[in-house]
Amino acid sequence: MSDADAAKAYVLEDQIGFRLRLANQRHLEIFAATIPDVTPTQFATLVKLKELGVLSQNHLGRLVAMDAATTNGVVTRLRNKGLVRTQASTNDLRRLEVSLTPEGEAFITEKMAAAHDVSALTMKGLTAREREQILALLAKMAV
Amino acid sequence: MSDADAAKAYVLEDQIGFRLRLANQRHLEIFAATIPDVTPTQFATLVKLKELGVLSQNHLGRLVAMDAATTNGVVTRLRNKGLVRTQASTNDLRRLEVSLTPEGEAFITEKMAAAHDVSALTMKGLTAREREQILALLAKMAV
DNA sequence: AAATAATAGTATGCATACCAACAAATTTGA
DNA sequence: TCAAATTTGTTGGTATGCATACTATTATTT
Repeated sequence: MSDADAAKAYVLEDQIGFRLRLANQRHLEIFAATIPDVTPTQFATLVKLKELGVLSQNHLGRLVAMDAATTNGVVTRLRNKGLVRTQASTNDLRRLEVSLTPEGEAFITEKMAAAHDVSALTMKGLTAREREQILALLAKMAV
Repeated sequence: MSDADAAKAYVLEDQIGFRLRLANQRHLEIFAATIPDVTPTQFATLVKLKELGVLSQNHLGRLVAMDAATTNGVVTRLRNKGLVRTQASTNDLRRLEVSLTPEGEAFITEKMAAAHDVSALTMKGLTAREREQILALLAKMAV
C-alpha cells in the first residue's frame, strides 16, 4: 500500500464515532446495573430539578440537552413513576411546569452516592490524570 | 460548603456520561449532515462487509458491536435501500448470509472521503495530539 | 441414539433521540 | 394596534439499542 493510500485507510474501530458509541454503551451498562430504577436521561432530569426547582418542560429539556419531543417522553415516564409532577403555568398558558414530588426528592438524595459510583466505574481503567484529560477533551470537542 | 460536602458535589455537566452523550450528539449531527443517505450504524455495517465480504448476520452484528435484535433492523433497512442482500446459508440453515450489492459497493467507495471528513469534523476543535489522546483514552475506557 | 446445550435469527416492548408538522399562546415590530 | 414571528408543547414517524421470549437448527454430552 502506498503512502497516499495509507493516508486514506478507514479502520472502523479507530473512528471517533465508533469509539464514542462503545464508550457510551459501556456507560449505559454500568448505569443500568447500578441504578436500575431510572435511565441516565431520567436521572439527569431529576438532578436538574433538584438543583433548580420548578422548571418549564422545554427549559428543563434544554438544560439536559434533549429536544422537546424527547423531553416530553422522559417527563411522562418520570410522572408515571411518581418522581415528578406537572402543572399548567398561570403566567404563560403554553408552559407546563415540572417539579419533583417528595418521592422524587427522596429518590435523588438516596441515589447520589450510586451516581458517583457510576461515573467512577465508567472511568475505572483510567488514572486520575487521564480522567481529567478525557473530560476536558470531550468538553472541548462538543463545543 | 465543607470539604467533605465538596467531595460529594454532583455537577451533571461534569459527569462522564453526560459529556459522552453530548459528544455523541455532535458526531451524529455531523454525520447526518455529511452522509444523509445512511446512519453511522448502517455505514459501519457496510464498512465491515466491504472489508470482510460475506458474513452471517449475527457475526456481522458482533463486529459492529450491535446486539442481534438491533442488527436485524439495520440489515432490513440496508436491504430496503438496496445496499445489501441476504441469502440463507446452505451449510448452516440457521445462518443468514449478508453481503454488499453492487450498489452497496459503489456507495461505500463513493462515501469513503466523506466518512473521513466526518471524523475530522467531529474532532475539529482538537489538535493532532489531542485527537490521538482522546482516541486512546476512549479505547482504554471501553475495554 | 436420545437428551441437553448452544447458537442464529425473529418478534415485541420499552426508552432514548431526532425530525417534521401542528396548534395554542405570547412576544415583537411595523 | 395588529399582523408576523417566536415559543411551547404535542403527535407521528424513523432509527438505534437493550431485554425477553420464542422457533429452528446445530453441537455436545451422556
